[in-house]
Amino acid sequence: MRSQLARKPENTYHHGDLRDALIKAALREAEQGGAEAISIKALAKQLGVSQPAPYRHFADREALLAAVTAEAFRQLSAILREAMAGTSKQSKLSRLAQVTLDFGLRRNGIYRLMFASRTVSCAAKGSELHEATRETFSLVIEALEAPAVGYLRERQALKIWAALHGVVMLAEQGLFTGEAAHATREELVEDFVNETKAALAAAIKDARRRKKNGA
Amino acid sequence: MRSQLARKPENTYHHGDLRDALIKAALREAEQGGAEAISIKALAKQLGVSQPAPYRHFADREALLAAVTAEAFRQLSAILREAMAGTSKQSKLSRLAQVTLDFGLRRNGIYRLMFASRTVSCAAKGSELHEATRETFSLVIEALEAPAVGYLRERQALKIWAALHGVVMLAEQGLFTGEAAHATREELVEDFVNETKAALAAAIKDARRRKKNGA
DNA sequence: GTTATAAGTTATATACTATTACATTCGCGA
DNA sequence: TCGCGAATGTAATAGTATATAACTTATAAC
Repeated sequence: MRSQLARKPENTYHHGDLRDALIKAALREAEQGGAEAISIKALAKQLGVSQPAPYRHFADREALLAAVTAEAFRQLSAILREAMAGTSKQSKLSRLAQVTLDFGLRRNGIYRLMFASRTVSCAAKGSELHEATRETFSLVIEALEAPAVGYLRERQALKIWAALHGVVMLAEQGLFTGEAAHATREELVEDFVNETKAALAAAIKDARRRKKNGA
Repeated sequence: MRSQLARKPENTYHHGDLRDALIKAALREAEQGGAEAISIKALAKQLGVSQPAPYRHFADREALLAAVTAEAFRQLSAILREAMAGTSKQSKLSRLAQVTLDFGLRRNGIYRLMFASRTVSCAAKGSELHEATRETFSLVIEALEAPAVGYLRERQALKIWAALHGVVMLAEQGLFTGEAAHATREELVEDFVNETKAALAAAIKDARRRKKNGA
């Protein structure tokens, strides 16, 4: 098993770990240009193998994109986990939100691959990609640091997750740099975080009170 | 000026209104498959002209996409304006939110063209596309039905707009059909609408009180 | 009417996806 | 350790897309 980004050594027939090298190289390509920037031909050339070689590892371009997207979700999960791990003055949710925003803007091409392409919605239940997305979402629920009361957590997790992605989209679109944008992305994200905490606390309190009265 | 979707009549040399026909046909193609489904060659064939003919009207594929996206924004603006026009039990903001969600899901390919591609962020200030996006956003501000107090409206408009797009993204990704999704898209959107109304009212009240005290 | 220009045509260069048939290497069991 | 099958790579090629160049036809301005 050789280094994953390396070209095939000259005078050899086998690359060593072409599948992984393709995914890593494709991720690098997509960083700026998104899915469109991923070209099987170009990747093969980069890695020093023939053009059809990648097809030994991926049925077609879509399959490569799915694998790349799954890897991107795993990377995001790892980053989120790390950000949420240590202790900090900020809440876990706040840290998750900031990291997500940063990821969405700095690695926007990859971000679009993950949230704005049809790749994910086409992923079969149980597929590598599907599992990777569920894993990431479970971290959002974890970040709420709230007990499981019905599905209140899931609902608030969906809401903050949606809000975050919306901010990334509009930021990328340039709506925050215009003359009418007297609110920063970070301010909006913090607004959403605080509203989420308040809504969750209120909902849980309410649910418990109702349960008590019903008993 | 002929019908915009028609093929070129046989035995004629000029199409009549190829530019507009290209945009309309491209919109139809993008409805399902997004930008990837737009092929200049295929469009030319559909409209009965030669493959290079479209290049008389658009410098390259990107230019066509920009024009198509601008048209999509104008269509969304028209739909929003209509929805907000009449009287209804529901607030303007609520109607805008529902229409946006519906548009984002039913015409998802076009929606991705508008909000999830790099086309918009590459649009120059003052370009047709840039103006079309600003026009749409101004409708969001209008939907708040609130007086202009500083930039409070703009901030809340950005927030609800972001939240709406996030819901569309996650819905398209299948996060609402999973087992953990015991909240519907519509419920979440209504949540966001209500939070926006409350936040805006509170912010305006607060701003006026502070101004009064300061005077 | 003549003529400049807009708008279309054919032919062609280049790039990417994907398949088929063939070649090389690796690893495992006899 | 030899041999053989599976895995992995190559060469050749078909098909489709973007885009440009050189040429043709219609339109409209004068």
